[in-house]
Amino acid sequence: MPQKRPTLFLIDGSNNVYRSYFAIRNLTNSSGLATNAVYGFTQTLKKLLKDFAPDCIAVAFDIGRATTRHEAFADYKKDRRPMPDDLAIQLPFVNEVLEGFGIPVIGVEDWEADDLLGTLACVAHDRGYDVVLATSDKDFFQLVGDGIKLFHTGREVLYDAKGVEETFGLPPEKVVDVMAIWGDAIDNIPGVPGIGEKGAKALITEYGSLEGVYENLDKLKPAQRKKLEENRDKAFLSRDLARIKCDLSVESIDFEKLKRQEPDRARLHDVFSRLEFASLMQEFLPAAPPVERDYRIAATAAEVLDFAGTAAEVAIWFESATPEAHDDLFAASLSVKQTASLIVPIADSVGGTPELREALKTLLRSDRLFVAYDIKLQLRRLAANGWPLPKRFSDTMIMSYVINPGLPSHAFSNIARDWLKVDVAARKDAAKTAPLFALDHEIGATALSPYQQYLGEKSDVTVALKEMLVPELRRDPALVDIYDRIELPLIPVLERMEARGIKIDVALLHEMSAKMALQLAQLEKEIYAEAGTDFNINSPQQLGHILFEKLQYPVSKKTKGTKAFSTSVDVLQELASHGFAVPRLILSHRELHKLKSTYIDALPQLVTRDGRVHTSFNQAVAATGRLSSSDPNLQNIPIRTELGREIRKAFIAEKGNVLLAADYSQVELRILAHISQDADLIETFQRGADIHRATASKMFNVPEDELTIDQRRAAKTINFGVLYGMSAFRLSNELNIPTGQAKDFIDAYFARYPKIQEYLDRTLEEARRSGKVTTLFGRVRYIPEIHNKSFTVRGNAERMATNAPIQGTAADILKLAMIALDKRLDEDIEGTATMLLTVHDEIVIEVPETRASDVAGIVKETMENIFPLAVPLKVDAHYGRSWYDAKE
DNA sequence: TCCTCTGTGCTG
DNA sequence: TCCCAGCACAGAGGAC
Repeated sequence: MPQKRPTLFLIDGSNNVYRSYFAIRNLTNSSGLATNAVYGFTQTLKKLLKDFAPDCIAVAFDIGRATTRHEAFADYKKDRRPMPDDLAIQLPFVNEVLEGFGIPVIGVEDWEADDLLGTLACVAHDRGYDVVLATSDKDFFQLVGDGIKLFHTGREVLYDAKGVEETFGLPPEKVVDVMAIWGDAIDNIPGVPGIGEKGAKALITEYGSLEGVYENLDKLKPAQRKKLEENRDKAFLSRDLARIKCDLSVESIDFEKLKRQEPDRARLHDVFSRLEFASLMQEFLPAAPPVERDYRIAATAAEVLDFAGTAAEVAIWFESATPEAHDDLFAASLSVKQTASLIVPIADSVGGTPELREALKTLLRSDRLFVAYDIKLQLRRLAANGWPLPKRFSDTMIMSYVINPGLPSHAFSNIARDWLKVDVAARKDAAKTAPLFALDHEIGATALSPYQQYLGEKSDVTVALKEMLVPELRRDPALVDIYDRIELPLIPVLERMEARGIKIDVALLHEMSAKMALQLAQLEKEIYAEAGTDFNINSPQQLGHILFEKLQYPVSKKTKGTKAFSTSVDVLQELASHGFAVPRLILSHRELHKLKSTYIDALPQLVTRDGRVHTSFNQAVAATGRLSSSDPNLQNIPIRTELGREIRKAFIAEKGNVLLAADYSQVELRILAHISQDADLIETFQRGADIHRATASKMFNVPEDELTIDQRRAAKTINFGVLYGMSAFRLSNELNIPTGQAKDFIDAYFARYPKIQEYLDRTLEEARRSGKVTTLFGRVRYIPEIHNKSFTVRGNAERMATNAPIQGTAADILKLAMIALDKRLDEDIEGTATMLLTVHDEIVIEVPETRASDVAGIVKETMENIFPLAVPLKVDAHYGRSWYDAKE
């Protein structure tokens, strides 16, 4: 088998620094230092290393002033403008980044970097390397050939000789001949004045070379011939200037020294922190040195209490026998300093004793600060077992979330890897190799069982995380506030809501299910009859085949990913409107099946012995600061169609109680009014008017009481659209109007609400400058893609940037209201009214019927006054025996 | 059998 | 080029 040739990447330093400088605007750190070029350069570097994993890599820069070319042609580069100050100041940082990555910088006194790159490429190729030049300079096309490629760092395209021919129009060996005539303004290569790219390429294509052109002057048109004749010397000199030298002496270069090295993470972290590149700092956290871990198993109560000693902070982890259940405590692990944990058996089956359990309870009752990853889960397990709950606690999952909510996951293993560069054992892997109930067999053994390792890490790594995250959190005082005053106090509130659960009328759901089963069976029969065959209606693939291949309906849309036939609602509706029966029946089937499978049949299975379902509220998922709900998700129970809404009749209160639902009216638009300080928007909310009506009146110059339904509907769509950064295209679709008219509507909107436009501009500016946006309370969201060169990706980032402060502020306000409400219900209603659910702008409370009216008043009052804005916050509160009935 | 991806659709 | 933030179901296909 032939051995693979090693790859060498040669980066054109100046070219890439300049390109980054011009590609990214408005990027500075907080002291005003421009950081655009070094940021772009770093991103390019990272991408090269990741995508190509070269064996060897080097960067070439110019050093010195006089060059062989200066001697050859006095004008060479004389007009080149000096490097801008705010670029020059970034060069030392570029060097630091390169040093951090362990990438050597090559420069030879008095050599053009171009010639150096050319020579290195040729020599390396001769010595057996596959070479890739990383540059966006088209001059380098001339070097491309067998074993030498060009990676265009602007276009992110890899060119071989064939690629050059396709994009340049001529093969690599003709590039210098073209440049001889065309010239290059940037490098001050004169070329033949009056003949440009098109003419030069046509001439060389026709006559093969510069010599060929001059041998055939008589065949050219007089004007062109004259230009060529008068500039013969210039043309040949230009070709010499354009030709990159490959034959300089490079004895001093040792290719072995260009081998790719491990990055110096600490070094990179340091330079990125000075540049304030938050996401890169995160990515290049210094690696922790490998350590010996001391994970012991406690046999006596004294051991437990001695281990905790007088430590003010103890990291804890309580393990259940099954991860989903909470009431079967199995073992615990404790840690007070990194690398050491104590594993304490709890269940009798693993050697737990009343004495050991009592020691743990004594510890929990103390005034220490208890640190955990996901303390809500810990509280839930302790409460479910009737154990004491810690009075003071802290949570590393929540810290990680507050510091950077946009991470794809804040799972324990992920934040351990991200922040500590540690790979922790997963529960399922640990349990696989050592049976859960074999813990006691390991006592006294020298080697740790995988399960012990797993348990020990849970508290040990939590200590390490806390030591890493607390200083990180303190870098931004606003984040400390978000953590201390919003997220942390919310934890026990959410824990009680989860533990309490909401009562489900299982019999009602069974009844609905049976009815729907009949309807679905009937629909299926009709669909098969109309289609002429049986097939799986729930399979988009099979349905697409039936509709668009068998029945030959017109295809209007393909799916995004796999370009299959789309069978989405709008496609089916369009077909149904043409009178086709199958799509009409499928639509009914879809709706029924969705409701039945996702809600009506799923919910009863999740009801526990108490007749209630207990969702999990996840506090570290949504990048904007919102909560999410899962197992089951109670934040997407249908409401928009009557049939779907019926499902809410199954969410009921205990006998003698009612459900009270209180929701913020148009909270996001009110926040927009506050943040933008738009006088008209503020005025509308202050006088309590219909916001969509008021908007329509302004947009269309029609009195509020003379508006058509369509005008109000258009205004409503735009009001919501502006929160999401809606395009004219989308608006035209939504309202079924031409794009031009949609554009006019949007223009009219911003003309009437100029401060909203200002808010959007200001927020984007902030995102571009600092890479992040913040809510009214200072919660951050990083927008790393704001400088992405893809229109789609950047557009998405821009919409996130403008939406996140609004949606996030609403989340902050709701969380504050929940904390305050929990306290007031406890104090004023003696805890007989309990919060059950929250759905982004709504809070659902279960309350004795006799107190419903009082509580409605308290809830409204608390929510409306939680934080003063420039406009009033308005809350609608209604109650009834079911969630369905808790409406006006 | 389990896991992941894709398409679809429910909520604010 | 196509609207922010989530979660779950069902089908399909590959890994084990």
